[in-house]
Amino acid sequence: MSVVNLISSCETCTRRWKNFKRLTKEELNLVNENRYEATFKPGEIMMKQGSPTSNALFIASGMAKTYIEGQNGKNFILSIALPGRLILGPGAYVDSRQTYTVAAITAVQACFINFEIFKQIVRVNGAFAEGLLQDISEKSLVSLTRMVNLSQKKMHGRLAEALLYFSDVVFKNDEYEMILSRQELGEMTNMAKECVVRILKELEDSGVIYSDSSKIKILDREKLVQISLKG
Amino acid sequence: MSVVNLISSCETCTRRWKNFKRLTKEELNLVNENRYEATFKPGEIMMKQGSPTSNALFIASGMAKTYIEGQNGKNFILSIALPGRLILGPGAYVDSRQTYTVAAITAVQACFINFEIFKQIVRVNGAFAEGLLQDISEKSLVSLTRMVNLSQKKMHGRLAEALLYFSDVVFKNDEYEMILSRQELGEMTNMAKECVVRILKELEDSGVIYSDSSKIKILDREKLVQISLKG
DNA sequence: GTTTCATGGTGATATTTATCAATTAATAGG
DNA sequence: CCTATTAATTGATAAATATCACCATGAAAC
Repeated sequence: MSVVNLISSCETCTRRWKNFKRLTKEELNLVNENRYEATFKPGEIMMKQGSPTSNALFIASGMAKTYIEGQNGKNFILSIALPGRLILGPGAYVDSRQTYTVAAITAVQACFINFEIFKQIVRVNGAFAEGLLQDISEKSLVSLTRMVNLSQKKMHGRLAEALLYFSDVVFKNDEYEMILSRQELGEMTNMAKECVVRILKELEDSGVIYSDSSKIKILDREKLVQISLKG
Repeated sequence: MSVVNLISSCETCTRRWKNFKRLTKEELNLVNENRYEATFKPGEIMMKQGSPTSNALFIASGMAKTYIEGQNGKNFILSIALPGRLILGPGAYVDSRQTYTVAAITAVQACFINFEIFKQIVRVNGAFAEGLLQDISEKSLVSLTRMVNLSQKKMHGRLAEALLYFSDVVFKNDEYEMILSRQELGEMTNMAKECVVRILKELEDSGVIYSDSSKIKILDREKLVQISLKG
C-alpha cells in the first residue's frame, strides 16, 4: 500500500460520493484536508472487521469485496465495493468498530476520510445528514431483502440473483469477468463451492448463460430473472 | 382500532423514544401536535408493508411483530416491536414505502407521528439526526448479524438464539410466555414448524429448557448460549 | 521447464431440513 | 357444555444441500 496523493482535491474529483454535493465549500475543504489516499494490490485488506471506525472509505478506482468474518473462518460476502460509494459499516454509529472487512479484488485506489470530521459535518449540515440517512437506509433495505431471499429461495434462485447483481449493478453488462472464485460466489450466496460449480453448469447446459472459469455471459436474461424470482 | 387520545402529551410520556430528549420544547410540541393514538386488538395489522410511510410508529404499551411478506405467502419475522422503540423501516428514506408489516400480538396502544414533520425536524436538529442515525445503524447491525447467523448456523443454534432473544431483549426474564406460535417461531428462525416442535422437545429432554405450548423457562442458560454459539 | 499450490470440476455419500399424512390437544363460538 | 377450527405433535419419507475423496488444470515460484 502506497500513500502518494493522486487526486488533487474532493472538489474536482469525478468519482466522489454524490452526497458531497450537499456540502458547503468550507465543509468540502475540511473533508479534503482530512483525507488520505492509498493504493492496494489485489488481495490486500483495506479495512479490517473489528478495528476502530477511524475513517470512512471511498474507492476512486477498482473493486473490492466487503465481507463479514463469521464462525470457523467462514466468510459471508456482503457486496462488491465500487467507486463513488460510501463504505462505512453500521458499527460506526453503534460501537465504533468496523462491521466488516474490505479486501481489494483488483488494484484499488482509495480515499480514507477522517470519521470524526465526517460525523461533525453530519451534525451541522442537515441536508448532508439526510443524504447519509438515505445511503444507510438503502443499504439496510438491500440487506433485509437479501436476508429474506437467502431464507426463502433455493440455491438456483440465489445464484441467479448473484449473477444478475454482477450484471446489473457491478458491470452493467450482460457479459463480464467473474472476479470472484467459486468459493467466494458460495460465500455470497450461502452455498458450498461444489454446488456453485454444479448449478453454473446446469445453467449453461440449459442455455441460460455461458460460463467458463473466469467469464460469465447472460444468454437468456428473462429465464435467469425467472429463476431468480421463483427460486 | 379506536382513536381516543389517552396520553396527554409527548413531554410527559414515560414510554417515549429516548431520542426525543434531544428535541427543543418547540420541536417536541410540534411532534405532539402531529401525532395520533390508536389501540389495536391482538392480530390486527398496525402498518402494512408497501403502504406509504406517512407515519413513524411507536408503541406505548403491548407487543407487536414486524415481518416481511415474502414469496408464496411465506413471512419472515424481523423482530418483536416493544414500547419506546422507533418503528420505521428503511424504506422511509428510500422509496417512501413501509418495508415490513407490523401486527399486534397483544392489545397495543400506539402513537403515529407524521413522518413529514419528523423528517423536517431531522433536517434542522443535528443531535436528533444523529440519534436517528444511531437507531437505524443499530437495527442495520442487528440484521447483518442475523443474516450471517441464519446462513452459518444450523437449526439448533438459530432456535436457541431466538429463545435467548425473548429472554434477554423482550421479557428480560428466564421464564416467559411464548407469545409466538410454533409456526411463527419458524418464520423467525427460518425453520419448518415441525422442526421447531422437535428441537424444542430435544432441548427440553436434555434439560436445557422447560417448554409447554405457551411457556418457556430457561433452565441451563450456559448450555443454551453454547448451543446458540456453536449451532 | 519443472514444481507447487490454489482453483475448478466430478461422482458418491452423508447430513440437514422440509414435506406429507395423520393424530391429538387447545380454544373460540354458539 | 358441545362443536368447529386452529395449533401442536409425531413418524415416515422426500428433497435440498454439504461433505468427502479425488483428479484436472493452470498460473506462479523456483
